[in-house]
Amino acid sequence: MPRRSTIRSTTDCAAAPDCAASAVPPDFGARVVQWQRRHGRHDLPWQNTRDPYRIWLSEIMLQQTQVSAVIDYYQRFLARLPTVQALADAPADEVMALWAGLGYYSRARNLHRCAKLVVQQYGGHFPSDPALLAELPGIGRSTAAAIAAFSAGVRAPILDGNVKRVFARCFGVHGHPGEKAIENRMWAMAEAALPAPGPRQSDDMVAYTQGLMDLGATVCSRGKPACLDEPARCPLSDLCVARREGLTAVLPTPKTRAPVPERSTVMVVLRHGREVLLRLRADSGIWGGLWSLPELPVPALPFDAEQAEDDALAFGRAFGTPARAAMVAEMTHVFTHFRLLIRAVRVDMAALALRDAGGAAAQAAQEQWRWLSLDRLDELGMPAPVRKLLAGEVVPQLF
DNA sequence: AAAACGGGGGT
DNA sequence: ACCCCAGTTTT
Repeated sequence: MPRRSTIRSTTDCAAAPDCAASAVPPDFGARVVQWQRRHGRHDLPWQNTRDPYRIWLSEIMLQQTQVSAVIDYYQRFLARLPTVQALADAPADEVMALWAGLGYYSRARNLHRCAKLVVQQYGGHFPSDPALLAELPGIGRSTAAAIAAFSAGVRAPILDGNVKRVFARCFGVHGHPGEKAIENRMWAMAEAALPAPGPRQSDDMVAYTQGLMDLGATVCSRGKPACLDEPARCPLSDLCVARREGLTAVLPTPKTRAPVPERSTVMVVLRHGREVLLRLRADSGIWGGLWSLPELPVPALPFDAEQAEDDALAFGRAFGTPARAAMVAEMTHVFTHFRLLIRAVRVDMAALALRDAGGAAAQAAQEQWRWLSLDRLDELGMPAPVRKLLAGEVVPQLF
């Protein structure tokens, strides 16, 4: 193991937190602090106070909620319940009413619980230790650090979605930040990124914490980071791995979505001349109310083409005299929740059963069945893949 | 319509 | 200690 190497990519060191930290240049915190003082936001209603109650209230409201949506609620809430004591004493109904419209109502319930606890356990004074704050309901590690930093200048790192995005890009972290291993590395980075301790620590922590939030919200945004057009707007642009490597669009790595389950079905294309047999699907469920092809009962796995052809012939006998059956197509249709592998068996009918027989059966089945000419596909509502199949877009030579 | 999000809760 | 969820907005 090399004792100390030159700047290396964080992707080289899979799990080592100290290595993650080594990706952070020593002046990172100072850059953010300076940037925030000149270019960050300074006039939000919860800034320029060290009142832990106001800061806590704003942080809870800001969880998963944009600044613009929070401002009015914050002012109204604060005007009505100006202290943690007032909040603790308020009836739940009033708290909920003040929250109505903000969403995520468990935040409001936790807020109320938390206020009561702060009054009971801490005499109405919020602790400044992030570890203690994080024990209170509705306050996790990141929110605790934000409250401690803003209210008491405590040197503790935040790591919310915005910060994860900034770190992933700046330090070239690949992998979904929701993954435990990735998040651990980011916490290590967050520790290493803090401005140096010192006489100005308290003020620096306020600027730094706000600066990270501002950077993520206004410069290093999800869709179109400012560096694409105006790199000068980002104080980290000369450090940023994603910018250097053109990876801002792929970092942070999105969550790998679970491979959608695959189902399969066998559809029967029962042909008599240019006519094809269709079945009306039930109103509920997939393709509800659409005319589709009849399907064979779920074939046992593994799929057996010969068996399917035999089953299709048997199916055809219910409608007359089938001449031959053949597997003709395989296609995959993608739904939101699963992929459907559609196999099609074509059955050519030599003759149809007497009209009365088929017709009576159809009536009895509430007109679930009908024949349609391949030249009139437009006349009925059909699932897209079925229409494609019948239109000859899947196997033109056969239809 | 699909992704993201900070904390809580369950295992 | 891990995995997953709830509930809502944004892209």
